[in-house]
Amino acid sequence: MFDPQRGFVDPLLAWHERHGRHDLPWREPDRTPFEILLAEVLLQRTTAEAVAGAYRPFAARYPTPGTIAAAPTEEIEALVAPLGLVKRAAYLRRCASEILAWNSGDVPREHSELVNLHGVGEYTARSVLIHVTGLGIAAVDTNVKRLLSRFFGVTADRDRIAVLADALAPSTRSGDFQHAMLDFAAEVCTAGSPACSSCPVREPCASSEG
DNA sequence: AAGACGGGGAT
DNA sequence: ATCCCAGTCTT
Repeated sequence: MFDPQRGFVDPLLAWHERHGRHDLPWREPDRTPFEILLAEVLLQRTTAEAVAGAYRPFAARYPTPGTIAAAPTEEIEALVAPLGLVKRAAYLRRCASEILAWNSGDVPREHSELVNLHGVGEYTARSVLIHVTGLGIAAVDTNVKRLLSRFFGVTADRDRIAVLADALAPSTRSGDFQHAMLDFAAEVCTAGSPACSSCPVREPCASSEG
């Protein structure tokens, strides 16, 4: 009987300790909940490498909801422009205003409140919960969907994958596990030409190329 | 249930 | 030339 803890979760955590992208600026331990939320929005459909080059000035200029809510939209747009999806500038400004108006400037810690923020959907809300509160759940993005679909040999929509991902997520270290899945999918279990020959979970993987 | 948003890197 | 990227909002 396959044990997902020993056969998947533990190997991914071990891989992450050694090969994870530990230098990404939004993963620095003293990042505030709002700085984490900023990063998650900038990362929507955008490579971590691209966001890494734009994040520090962005977070430095808008460290709080108040600072970005008071900024001209065109100024925010200029900082988002190199990343594409420039509408996120307006989303962020409106989101910051909502956090000010509805929660006194504190990033909500409840899923139901997070998903009501403009520009915050299921993935971003879960990411904030994982990295801010340490809640033992997972967030399904394109990387996690691909990784779990391949490894478990299932063709399922995001909601079905999310049930599986939540079941795998450890009750502690859920942030490390989330990062492990993201980094592993981005560097080994890639969309095109996955590096199966050097994959630490090749043997149990349903889609292994041998 | 589709379409729009989007620049930049990889193939 | 085409695909892909820590998705979400709007028809």
